[in-house]
Amino acid sequence: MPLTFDPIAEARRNWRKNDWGAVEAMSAATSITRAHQILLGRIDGTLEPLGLNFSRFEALALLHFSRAGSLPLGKIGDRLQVHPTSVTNTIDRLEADGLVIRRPHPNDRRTTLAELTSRGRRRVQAAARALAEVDFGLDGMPSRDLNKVDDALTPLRRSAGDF
Amino acid sequence: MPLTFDPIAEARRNWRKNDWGAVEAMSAATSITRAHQILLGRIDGTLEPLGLNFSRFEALALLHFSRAGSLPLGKIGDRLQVHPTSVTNTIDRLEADGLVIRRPHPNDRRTTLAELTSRGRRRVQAAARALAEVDFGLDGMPSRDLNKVDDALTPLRRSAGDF
DNA sequence: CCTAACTACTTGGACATCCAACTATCTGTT
DNA sequence: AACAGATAGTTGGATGTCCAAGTAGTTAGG
Repeated sequence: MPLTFDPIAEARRNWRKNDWGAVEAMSAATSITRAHQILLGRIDGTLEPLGLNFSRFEALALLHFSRAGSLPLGKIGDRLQVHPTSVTNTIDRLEADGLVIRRPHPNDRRTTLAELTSRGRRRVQAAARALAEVDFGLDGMPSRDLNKVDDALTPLRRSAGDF
Repeated sequence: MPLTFDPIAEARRNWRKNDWGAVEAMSAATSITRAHQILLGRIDGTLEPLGLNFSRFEALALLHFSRAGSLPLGKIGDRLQVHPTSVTNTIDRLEADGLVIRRPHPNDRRTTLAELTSRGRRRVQAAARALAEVDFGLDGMPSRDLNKVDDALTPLRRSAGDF
C-alpha cells in the first residue's frame, strides 16, 4: 500500500532537522536509487516473457549493433561497465538459450567471442520493440524531463571515468 | 580503462540507425541505471569501513529518525520500498553487529520491532557524517543539477505508487 | 629465446534481492 | 463464538553481482 507522503521529502526534513548536511545530494542519490529500482522492475517485467532480463538484453543489443555480430567477452564488459564475472554469467545464460554461441578468437587464443545466432537476432529485435512499447518504463514522463535527467547525469558518468 | 567515447551517446546513435524508437527513454533509463551503479559503489565504499552498506544505513537512519528508536519490520520495508525478506536479512545483519535488537510488539504478537541500540545510534551518526563528507558520491555535481534530477524523477516515483 | 609481467576468461565463495510457501496471529462477518 | 481471509515475519530456492584466486595464453626486456 502506497504511503500518504513522499518518503524522500520526509527524509529531507529529517536530515535538515538533524543537521546531517548534504541534503540535496542525499535526496538526489535516494531518488536515483529508487528510480533505478522502479525502472529495472518494469524493464525486467517487460523482458521476462521473452526469457531476457536487462543485462542479457544489453549484451544482445551490443552484439546486434556490432559489425560482425560478435564481440570478445571482455569488450562487452567494458561497454556495459560490468565485472568480467557477470559477463561470463550473462553469456552462459544466453548461450544456454541458443541466442549466442561462444567462438574462439582467430588470432588470440585467450579471447572468446560471443556471436549472435539468428535466433538471438530475432529475439533482440522483439525485445527492443517490447521495450520501446512501454517507453522503457518511463511512459508518462515528458521528453523534456528525460533530457534533463540525461544531461544532469552526464557529468557524473564522466567523473566516474566512463568516457 | 576508460572508453574514448560516451557509451550512451553511442547507444542513442545505434537505436536511431536501427529505428528502434523511444530513444530518449532508452537513454534516460540507461543513464539512471549507470548513475545508480556509480553511486552505489561510492556509497557502499564509504560505508564499508563502518561495517555498513546503503541498505543497512537506510534502515538505521529510519530508526534514528523515529520517535521511539524502534519500528516494526514491515514498516521499515514499506518506507524503504524493499521486500519483506530483504528487511529480515538487513535486520539480521544489524542485529548480529549489535546495532539493533529485535523486540516483540507489545500489542500484536505477529509483529517484531527493530530497536536501535546506543551502539547503533552512534554508528548511524558516524555513517551520516561520512556520507555527507563525500556528498553521497555526487561531489562535483552542482546543486542545480541535483535539484533537476530530483524534480524530474518525482513524477516517476509517483507513477509507481510510492506516495 | 626465456622468463616475468600482463591479459582473458572461468571458478568458487560471499552477499543482496526477489518469489513462493509456511507458521503464527489477528480481524471482520456471520 | 467461529471461521475465512488478511497480515507479519521467516525460510528455502533462484538469480545476479562482485571479489579473490586460478588457468591459459601473450608480450616485452634482458
